[in-house]
Amino acid sequence: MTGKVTIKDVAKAAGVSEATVSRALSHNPRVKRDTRQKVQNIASNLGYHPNGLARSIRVQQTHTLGVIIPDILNAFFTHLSRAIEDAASRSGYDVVLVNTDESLAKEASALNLLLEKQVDGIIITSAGGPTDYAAILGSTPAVFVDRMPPNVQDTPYDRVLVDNVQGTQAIVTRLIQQGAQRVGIINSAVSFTASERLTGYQKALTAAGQEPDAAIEATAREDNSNVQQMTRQLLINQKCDGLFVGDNTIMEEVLRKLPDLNLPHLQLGGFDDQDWFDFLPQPIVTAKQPIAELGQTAIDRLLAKIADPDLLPKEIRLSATTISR
Amino acid sequence: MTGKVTIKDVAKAAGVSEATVSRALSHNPRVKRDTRQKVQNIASNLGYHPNGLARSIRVQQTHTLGVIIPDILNAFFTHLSRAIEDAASRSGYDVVLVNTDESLAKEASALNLLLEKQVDGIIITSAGGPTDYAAILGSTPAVFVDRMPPNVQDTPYDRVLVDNVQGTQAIVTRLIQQGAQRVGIINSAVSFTASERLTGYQKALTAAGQEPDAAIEATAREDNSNVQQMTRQLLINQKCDGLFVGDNTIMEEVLRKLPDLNLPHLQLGGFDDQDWFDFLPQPIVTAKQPIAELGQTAIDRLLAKIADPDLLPKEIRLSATTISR
DNA sequence: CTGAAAGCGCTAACAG
DNA sequence: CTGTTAGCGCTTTCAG
Repeated sequence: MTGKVTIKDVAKAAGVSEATVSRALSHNPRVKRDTRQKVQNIASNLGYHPNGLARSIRVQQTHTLGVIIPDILNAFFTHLSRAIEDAASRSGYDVVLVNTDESLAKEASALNLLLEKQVDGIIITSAGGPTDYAAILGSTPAVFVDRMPPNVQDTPYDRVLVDNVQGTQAIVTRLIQQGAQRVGIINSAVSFTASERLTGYQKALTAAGQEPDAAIEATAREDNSNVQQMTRQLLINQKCDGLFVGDNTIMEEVLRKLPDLNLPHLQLGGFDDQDWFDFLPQPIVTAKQPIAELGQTAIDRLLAKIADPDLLPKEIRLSATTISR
Repeated sequence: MTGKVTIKDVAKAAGVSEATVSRALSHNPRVKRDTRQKVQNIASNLGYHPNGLARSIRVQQTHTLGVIIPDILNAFFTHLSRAIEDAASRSGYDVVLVNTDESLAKEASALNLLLEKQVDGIIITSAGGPTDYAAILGSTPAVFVDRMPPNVQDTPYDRVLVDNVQGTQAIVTRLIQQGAQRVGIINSAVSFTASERLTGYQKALTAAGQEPDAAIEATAREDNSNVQQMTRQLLINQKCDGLFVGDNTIMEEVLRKLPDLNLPHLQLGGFDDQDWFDFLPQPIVTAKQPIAELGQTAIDRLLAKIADPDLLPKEIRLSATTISR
């Protein structure tokens, strides 16, 4: 904890009461110009930094928001947390970010940590468990972003989500239009987004008069250790000439395998866009998520809920954009 | 702020004193098994979460460390902050991370924020200004990582740095060994690392019997907006057949320009490694920084300093690894 | 315009 | 083994 210069020291040095120091430093108008000046000078000379904990405990709010993210190394979440921070900062809120590594246990302790830090609200990208959020959160406002846990339908929380069905359908449809006859899928292990993306994939096939085929619907392990082998399975054994990839981490593994397979006419598509896809040798079509809007909307809803706890929960869907390279 | 169930509520419901609740919940041995059980049950039934602010203010430490990072979207810093978090978490510390966007003003408010949050210590990747850290930090321990501000030499802070000179020299030497006759440099705008990397570059040239030439030493703008043009300048106008690039963000712009220039025999090298360099069509040699060690070492030093404020400051240099693709 | 005093929620003596 | 009390640093009535 920092050096011990407190409001009391400043008060003593300035020859005024603690109350006056407090007022002077918080730009309270009911204090003489001179007094304010003197107090401010002395405070900065002494290197006084108000103790935010003491303040928060007194005013019963921290002006801090908690953010729970499953994997900060995943570029999508890096950008999402940045978007959330920017949006929060625009509204004058600080942010404490916690990683869960997709682990329910870590998510639970993250939640506890944030609650103990008395954050004014929490933004959660859920690790997907059947956690009883309402029981843990109590009266702390929260909004779910990107992923919705299974039982959250009837809970009092907002959800800010991407339209995974539409986004996936658009991409798979594009692959088919570009000539793919048989499009496989390597989906992610994350239940919420994966099931929506699978639906989008199947709708695209059906709309094109094709029959979904379980033999070319694969699911990656959480650590993606089986992706390269699945890529071969779908593209060689199953003779797919199109492939939809469930997220950017899986895509990286697929790209790692492709050169071995030498398939110049493969139609490749996937969720999540990355700048460096510009440098890839093969064409690729991606669903770029509206990350900035996701962050801003989540913050807007959370702050609204903090301001008015009776606000009714909403589910908001934002659309992904299809990008062809 | 969270629902208002406090230690007092638990005490009342359990028919004991607040002190006993506190003891029971903090596994203090001096409390009867039965009482502890009862208290724990009641606490969890009530959905009690201890108020960490109140606790911290009382015990005069937060068990939280602050981390100041210039750009969380830069992959190097994403990984560095993750490494720091992991190391901190291993020692039971929480982390609050703040972005500065390389702005001195934002760095100043980040520092203030962390100080007001009463963090036990701070890890700083400096935006590079002449900030008087000692004046701001007071007695809060801090360590500098990756970059050292100009005036920190004689201040009481540890520095954990990469050996930029050696790392750069190794790469440029490699480029020359591979046949480059004239190696240019596009350096970053960050003064600390840039000047060290320039030194390494020049040492490599000199060691190879070449004369450094200011005409092929370029510096990128902070937003890299002039990098593509510089790439052309060095590779076409100045006829460089080798190029050293100061960091990964600049490298991305260089890579964006290269296809236009059609230089199949270019010897390309740069600081910072990225996984996706695997997918590049041309060869590239990079300096991979020891990020995990950087984070762990910084945390080790910081915790040591927290434990013993009289610890003498040290400067630690870690080596980068040369990777050829 | 300023001061005195109370109290936010918690833990650490000190008693018992 | 448990209760009483004081106090961490701050803001906010309530008086003046």
